[in-house]
Amino acid sequence: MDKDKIDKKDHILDVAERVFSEKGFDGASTRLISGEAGVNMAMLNYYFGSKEGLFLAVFERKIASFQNILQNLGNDGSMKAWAKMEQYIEMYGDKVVSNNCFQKLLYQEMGMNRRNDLSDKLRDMLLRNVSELDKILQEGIANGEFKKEIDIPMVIAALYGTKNYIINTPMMSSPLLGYDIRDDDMIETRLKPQIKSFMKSLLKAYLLN
Amino acid sequence: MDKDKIDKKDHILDVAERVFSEKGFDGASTRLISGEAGVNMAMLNYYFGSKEGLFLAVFERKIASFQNILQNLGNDGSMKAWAKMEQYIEMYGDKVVSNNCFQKLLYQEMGMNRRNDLSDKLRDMLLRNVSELDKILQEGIANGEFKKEIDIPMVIAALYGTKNYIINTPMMSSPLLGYDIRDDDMIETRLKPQIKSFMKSLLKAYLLN
DNA sequence: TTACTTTAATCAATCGTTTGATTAATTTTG
DNA sequence: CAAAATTAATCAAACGATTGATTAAAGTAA
Repeated sequence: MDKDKIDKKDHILDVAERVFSEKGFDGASTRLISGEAGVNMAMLNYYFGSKEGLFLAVFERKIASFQNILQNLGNDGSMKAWAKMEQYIEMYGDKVVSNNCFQKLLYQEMGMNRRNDLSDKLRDMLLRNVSELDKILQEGIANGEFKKEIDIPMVIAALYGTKNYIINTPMMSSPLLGYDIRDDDMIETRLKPQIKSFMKSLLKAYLLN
Repeated sequence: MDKDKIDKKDHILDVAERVFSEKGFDGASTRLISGEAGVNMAMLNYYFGSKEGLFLAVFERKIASFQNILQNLGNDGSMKAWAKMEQYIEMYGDKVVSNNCFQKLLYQEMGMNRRNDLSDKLRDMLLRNVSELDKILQEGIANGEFKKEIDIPMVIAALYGTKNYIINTPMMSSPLLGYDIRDDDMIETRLKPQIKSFMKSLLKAYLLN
């Protein structure tokens, strides 16, 4: 069945996403990925052409799902800038912290400054999200809600960076926060609320007049 | 001369530090490292035993230099907590942003959750630095300088995370900030002051009563 | 059958490491 | 002192293992 094929490809992508994020691109061998996925090694090349093709497919599957998430937020004229910020933080906290496996992989790949199509695609995707945030902040300054001397790029870096630090270095953040970040239940019940609450308080204090 | 031997080992470590940070542990082949360092491949094993030994040596050289930097700061009773915070931000901005090559390597390694001695060593080293910051924040709360409801672990994550985000993903932060992060001159003249100024403003707004 | 999947076997390339030989420097010996 | 012996440093070449990729044959379903 066609459905089976898609499910199997998706299963491979799931496994590949995890293994890549754990070991990095170079550290994750095709034998390990195919082994953990329970398929023959040649299937990876059959389905995705090459290891790099598989790597790319992992990203492209996600990129599509990230596309239209942050729309219709910067364009809502009736909403105040700070309300939009809070909504952004909520969405960001929910959507992004859940997909921490992919986020790790994403920023790991961005860290390596490989010069290829993938890097450019990823950068453009992330910059699109960033520009939504930028729009909100500019609007807030323009209408007097936010202080006019705020450093917009740094605010963005703080928001994304704080989350990345916690997600990407659980070995550090777990003892820091006092609970295990690698536990999905802890992420849901403790980390998400804590991140959201903190980011709101932090930015409220810094941004608002 | 003995000095020549030390200099050559140090040269290899310099090159290895850069190549590892650019390509990651798996991506950096011993052939590439030895080639860029201008030494024979066998010298790496001769001096450092193995590739992992070389990797470890890169870290151990730095760990020593990071050891006694943040001392005598949390212990100065005459200084107010906020003044300590400002001093910490100054030192952190100066010392750490300059060594961005090593910082990248450091957090890249922390991200991979390899279970070995190195990971534990690195975590302990970083947690020592963190604890200094923690001490200052607790002191600030205790003497009423800081709000009592501040989230200490998140403040720490924000401080470290913001810097890491900028340093580790120059492909993102450069278009965001509007200048090239990979340019050492730009780091010195623009990035350092901007990070310091922002972190002070941000934390001042969040922490102080 | 025919077309699509899946498999085991195998490929050349590259990996980290080791080797034996050679040179340079240092120490020991007479 | 000079000659001999020992140690340290460096090199090209090759090692076995593993990498990503390919092949041809076997299996499966319509």
